[in-house]
Amino acid sequence: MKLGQATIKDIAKELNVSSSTVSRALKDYPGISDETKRKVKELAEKLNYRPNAIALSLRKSRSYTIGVIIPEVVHFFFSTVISGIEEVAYSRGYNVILSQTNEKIGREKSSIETMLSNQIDGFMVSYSKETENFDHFTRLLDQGFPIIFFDRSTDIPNAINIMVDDYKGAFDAVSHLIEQGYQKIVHLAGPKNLKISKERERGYRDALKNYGMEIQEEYIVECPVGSDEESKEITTNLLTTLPEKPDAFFANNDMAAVGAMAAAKSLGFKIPEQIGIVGFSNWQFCSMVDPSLSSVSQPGFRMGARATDMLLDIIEKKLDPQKITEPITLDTQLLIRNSSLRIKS
Amino acid sequence: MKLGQATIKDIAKELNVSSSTVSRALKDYPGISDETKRKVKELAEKLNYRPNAIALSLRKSRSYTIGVIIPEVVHFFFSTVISGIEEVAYSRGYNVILSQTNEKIGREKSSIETMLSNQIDGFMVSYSKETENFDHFTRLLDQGFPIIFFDRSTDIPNAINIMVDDYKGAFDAVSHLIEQGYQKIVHLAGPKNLKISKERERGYRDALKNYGMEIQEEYIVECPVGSDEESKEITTNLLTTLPEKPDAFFANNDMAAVGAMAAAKSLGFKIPEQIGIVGFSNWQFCSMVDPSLSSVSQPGFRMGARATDMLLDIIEKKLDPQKITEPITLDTQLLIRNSSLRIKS
DNA sequence: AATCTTAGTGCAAACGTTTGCAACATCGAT
DNA sequence: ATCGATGTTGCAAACGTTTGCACTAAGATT
Repeated sequence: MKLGQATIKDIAKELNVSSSTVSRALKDYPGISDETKRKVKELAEKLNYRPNAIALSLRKSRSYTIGVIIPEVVHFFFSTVISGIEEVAYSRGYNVILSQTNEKIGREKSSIETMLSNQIDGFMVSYSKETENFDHFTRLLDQGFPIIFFDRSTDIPNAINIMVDDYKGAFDAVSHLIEQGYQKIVHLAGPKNLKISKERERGYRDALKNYGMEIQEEYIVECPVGSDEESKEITTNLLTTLPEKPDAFFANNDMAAVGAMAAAKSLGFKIPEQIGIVGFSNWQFCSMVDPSLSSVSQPGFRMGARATDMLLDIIEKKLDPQKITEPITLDTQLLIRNSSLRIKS
Repeated sequence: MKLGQATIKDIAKELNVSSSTVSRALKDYPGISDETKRKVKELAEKLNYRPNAIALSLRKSRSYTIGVIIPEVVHFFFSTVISGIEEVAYSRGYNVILSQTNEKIGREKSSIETMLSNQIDGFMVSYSKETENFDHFTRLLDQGFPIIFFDRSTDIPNAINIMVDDYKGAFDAVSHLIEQGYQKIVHLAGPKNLKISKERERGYRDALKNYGMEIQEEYIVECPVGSDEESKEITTNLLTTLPEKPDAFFANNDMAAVGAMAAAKSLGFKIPEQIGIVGFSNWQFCSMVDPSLSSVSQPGFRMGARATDMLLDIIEKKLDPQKITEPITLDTQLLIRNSSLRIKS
């Protein structure tokens, strides 16, 4: 006995019928006698028959697999997105093949190539920080290949983007800080070439404007890496050198927020009394740090699930991608914790 | 023009040669004239030919894809393992298909089924907490199907296990606590059916023994869920009701450690002066909490990379699985931070 | 008795590749 | 001339399915 799985042919031979009959019997096609169906199914069960998805893919030119391209799995947000994708894909009978780019465009391109070789039915993409030219995507889109961009959206015409409402999340966060009486709010911004960073900065600016406050450009500081060390250094610097000391930080991400928190604490500032802090993404550790960190939570799971549902609808022609002209935005939620709550109501 | 990719047949037709010739030309088989090779390659380039991996899989009964089964992506440790897996698989020309069980055995079994349908070449498995019967694995192993168990190891004979040295990690952690002068060390243990939990507990016990300390069974408390809330509740309880109050906690995982930290802090204990805490896994947040959390770091990336290398070696027959009789253990590293360091040297 | 339905089944092609074998032409050596 | 060797190519089968079409045998209808 070799390792090989039982095939339709094996069943056919054993039962002295043709492969076609077996195939049809297994699928309950009309026009096969109940007797035959019974025998086929029994034997299939007995031989532990398992359809060969590869053969099926070849025949149907469909692989029932979607490709997911993300920067890094270790980012909490992306791992929640993956869960959402997985969940929906799985329940609708699709497989997920995964590739991380590690923020490298080379990896992005070659992953796309291998996935295409594998006759993937569609893509879910969050492109790398290095990606500035989108030809490798537009080529595919022009052929009508299903792609959905999530979190990091593009300006490609006809592309479907799904993202969280970064603008509103930032707007809410900063408004909250203002309402808590903070006056000199620094924005620890993200890499400028990502749309999400720009949107968050826009939310910051508009919130200030909305409250009639002046925007000071030196209060907007880019943290390209986004690590806590980087931010700790930057904020320490700000807190010791700026003539008008900031009294709050709105960070583009939670790591940066934690860095700011560490800096403020080690300089002897009280949080939230003297300095308020709000982060972005609501990583797990937000509730674990001391004081607990207020943050804007992004619905990663929902985003993954929603995007996958759309992608599969497009793949299965239940949805015409042309119909989707607006980017889809999901609501964020500001979670107020102790790092920014100095007015106890 | 339809969406379809160019195939070997297309090239063959255009050049008036046979598919065989094209196939061989593309692969630089000997016995094809340089002239033909040139023409074929040129046209392939021009048509943007991309081999159909599905057809190849069918032909070769090999999919160049490995299946990864893990409990949850959102666990930091697992996400680092995935990175390791991905890295190696990618560089050796394999795809990774991923499935999370969410700790459910049903999902585990059905994921395995679909992956097998997809003619996966091998499995990397970290089984679910619910898994107590391993028949669905032994069946495959008996057929000679390549499987490697990582992190959560099994007792299945002939199975290949790769894990971190949980015993030593725990031993080191507890020894460190003792050396710091802590006397009444509680172990917040993990689910009893996981070998990793047992090993960590064993390390705890042996460290105490090694220092001639008595083991008190009421100091070993199971935290089945492993969340910070659960542990906070449990430790609060311990700290308020036990006749002899514990002065240190060695937790089976970092979340539980953070829960203990929160409990101790809110009861007014000073860390590390009055209470010492050490966690396990070295999640990102360890350095971010206050005081920073000592923890045993597990080499997730290395584990993923190493395991994948072995799996692919087995798949490619470069390695005989029979030869591997001992489980492979990777060294852990105790990272001492402020939560357990009260003797400044 | 001749024709028409109908139920049940099988044939063969197709999906895109690879590969053992055979076929052919050309050329040099006998 | 004949034989072998050599270089180049094509044929056809195979991997496991699905599916349009054709076929058979039986029963129903005239």
